[in-house]
Amino acid sequence: MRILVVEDDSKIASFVVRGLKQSGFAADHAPDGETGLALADSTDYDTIIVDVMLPQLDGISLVKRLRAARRVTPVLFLSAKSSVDDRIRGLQAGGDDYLTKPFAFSELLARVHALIRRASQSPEATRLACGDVTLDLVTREVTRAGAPVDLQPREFTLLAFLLRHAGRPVSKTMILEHVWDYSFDPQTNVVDVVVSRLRAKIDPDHTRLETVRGVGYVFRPHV
Amino acid sequence: MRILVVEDDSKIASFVVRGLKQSGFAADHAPDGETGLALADSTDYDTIIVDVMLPQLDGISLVKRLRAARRVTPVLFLSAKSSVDDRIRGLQAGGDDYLTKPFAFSELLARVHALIRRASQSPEATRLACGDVTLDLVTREVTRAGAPVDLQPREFTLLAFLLRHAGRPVSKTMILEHVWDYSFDPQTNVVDVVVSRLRAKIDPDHTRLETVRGVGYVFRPHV
DNA sequence: CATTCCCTATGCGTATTCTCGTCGTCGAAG
DNA sequence: CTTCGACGACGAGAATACGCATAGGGAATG
Repeated sequence: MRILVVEDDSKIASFVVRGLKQSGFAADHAPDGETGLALADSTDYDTIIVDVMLPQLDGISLVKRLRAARRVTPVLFLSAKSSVDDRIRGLQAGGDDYLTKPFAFSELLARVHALIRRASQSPEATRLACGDVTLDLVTREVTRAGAPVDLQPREFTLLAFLLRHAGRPVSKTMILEHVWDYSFDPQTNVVDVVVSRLRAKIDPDHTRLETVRGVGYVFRPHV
Repeated sequence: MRILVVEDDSKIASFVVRGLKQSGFAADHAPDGETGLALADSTDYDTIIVDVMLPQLDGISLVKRLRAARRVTPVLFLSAKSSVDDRIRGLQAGGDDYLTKPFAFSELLARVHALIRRASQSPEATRLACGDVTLDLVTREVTRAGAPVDLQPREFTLLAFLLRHAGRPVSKTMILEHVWDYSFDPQTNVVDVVVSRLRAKIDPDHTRLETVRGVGYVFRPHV
């Protein structure tokens, strides 16, 4: 699950992004409206959190333009003001929920979960599985053939990403972007290295995690 | 045990929330009806305390909509009026109990306990335990391997929070929010410090309270 | 006024992750 | 079928980030 946070106050932004990451989300941050719109337009987020007051392009306009572009990603507005008027303006612009600062993080989290649940029209999957490999996003437990496996954070995130796209090849560029937050290829082979370590732990016989030469990797549904 | 307090008067709200926390509950606060409904809908509370008079969405309507969504969480109404009429309207809307302002906190607490006991149809757990560690929320007694342990208030609250989520990792952000009531301060290491002291007292051999790097901590069910 | 409690700051130790280098493997072309 | 080039695998060491422990001072409490 990937979330975009468009917020100019760096304190709030880092607090929110950090909290989301600790809760198992991938979180991107845009410090102004233009950047936010560009990101929102080019990436498939599961939810976008937008401050109403923003430099360059305010939150309301941002969402209007996003909706004009037929983007239906759920939007949660953040605002310092709590007037009914503002709230209505936000919802009319195409927002799905509204939260007034200051807010408790758990409240933000609850609403994000609610938005995602509503958008996907099904209980949010906390558990990913493919073949005899399972991964629980909440307890962070991973098993292979019923036996628990101990993964490092990067390995965990990578496996989650692969399981989410099980059956379809994912490119290294995609992996770098979603697991490492790199937006361009920095001429590194980290992915290969972590894939290698991951294989040693969850795919010793090399039947699940396949290489797609010149592209990336696939997680195979069949053992 | 988790309780939601929907109350617009910030004085009363903070008074109630603080009291509940000191009594060992986890308490969330919503300042208006909409927020309250959103939270109630997305979180599993053990009891909800709702003021009847609220901005945006009054308490009665809130509970009606909650019940319409098949939520059976026990509801305790708070109200300035004490007329029999109001009381009846509240109970008809799906409330389980009714308390008139001003009220004594001890009375509120007694009713909350009663509601929870009734809902769970078993005496409420006043005692948390995990492995050989036990914690009594009422007497504030803590033991490890049968021997009593002396904890400072912060340590006690933290341990209660961890025990309540035993088996699942809790993020530092969550801990800061629920144990410290911080909304914005990622620039501190208090959590680490108190965890460290707590370990010295209840987990000298480091087998119970585990670190989840980059996230937070887990209390392990097995010693 | 004394005591308890709790936060801040710091340096250290270690888990984790990255870089680098070498070796192996795959696939296309001759 | 062989050869060559490119790409990937993987181990080892270095760099880094993160968490731990401790001390000291300040605030709250009685």
